[in-house]
Amino acid sequence: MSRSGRRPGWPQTRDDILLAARRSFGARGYDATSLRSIAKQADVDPALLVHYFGTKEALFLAALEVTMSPMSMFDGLATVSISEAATLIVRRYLLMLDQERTRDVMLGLVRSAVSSERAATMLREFLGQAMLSSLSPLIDHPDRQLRASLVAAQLIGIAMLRHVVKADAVA
Amino acid sequence: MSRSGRRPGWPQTRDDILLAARRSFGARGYDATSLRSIAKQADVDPALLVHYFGTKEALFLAALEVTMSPMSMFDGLATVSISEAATLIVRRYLLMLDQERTRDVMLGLVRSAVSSERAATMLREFLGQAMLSSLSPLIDHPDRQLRASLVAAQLIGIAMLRHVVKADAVA
DNA sequence: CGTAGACTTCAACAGCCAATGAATTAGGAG
DNA sequence: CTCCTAATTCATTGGCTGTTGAAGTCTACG
Repeated sequence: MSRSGRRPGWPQTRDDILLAARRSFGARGYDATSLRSIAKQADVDPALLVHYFGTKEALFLAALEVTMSPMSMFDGLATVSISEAATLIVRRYLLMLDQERTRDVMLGLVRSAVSSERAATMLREFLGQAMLSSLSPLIDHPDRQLRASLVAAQLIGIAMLRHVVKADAVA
Repeated sequence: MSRSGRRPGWPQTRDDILLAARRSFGARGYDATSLRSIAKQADVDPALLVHYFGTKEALFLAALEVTMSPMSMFDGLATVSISEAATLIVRRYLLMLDQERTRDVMLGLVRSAVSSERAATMLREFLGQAMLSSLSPLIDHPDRQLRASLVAAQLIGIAMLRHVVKADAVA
């Protein structure tokens, strides 16, 4: 009674779905993105999405799967001076916003956070664990947590201005 | 032949609707807010909202009616030094975020901008006209427009962190 | 082959949505 | 008191949503 039948495989359709999902969630956020629109973009039946991922929220989590390794933005900062660290962070951040994949993930997180408590929590954890804990130790000041928060605010604000409000000064 | 019949009046229900709308849009954004939920919050039939305002978008515009006089945030800054102006702006901004009415307007704008091109345009115009044009002249630097944008980014980021991501450091 | 199981689609459900248009209530002008 | 009209509600429409379950197609194994 050994197993027969077709082998699992990893159909490309699955990746197409994930790509379309990441783009849509990044462009319009969780609520404004429908399973049907993702399916159409991936040229696939809507039911296939739930067959693979079970639920819209699970697809969202899978699409934004934070393999974006946020920590990498803050690697090797402990050894350099505070001002060098600052320019490094900004440079890496802007680089991230220029790569489609990571940009979509970031924008999907930010866009969805405003209307979904779930996404807000994800973003909060991303900021909390990744940024504050690895950034605030660098700051030599009693208000370091507040100051790290302000840095985070600045970065988020930049993303908002650049890609949501679409302001002109993008240099 | 003067007109007869009941006079137009300005029923309080209309204000109740506007209040509920402003709160809902501010709390959840345009897309995530339904006419039905606003109506329930105002203890009124949903059809009444469209009777008064015609359409959901019109109600949105009426609720966030930018009588918020954004310019007032930047009054009388030309006469003071740059650093004094900075602290004044931040102080006024935080004050605004503490008053329910203006906070709801601001958050409604920001929350809705992420999923509605219409709201994004409103926010863009608010920022462009109010902030950049009255702020950048104050800055004595060739990159003044860029720097003013960064100030705007900082302020928006603060609003996001405080009320969307709900970070702890709020002082 | 033949068939099991992965892959994919079809049709349908129940629920919410914005919006429409007719019906009902009620208050002020004549 | 009688109407005219504004204020408010009710019932319905057409459309979109996420999700379900059954059916169909394909392929690799036995």
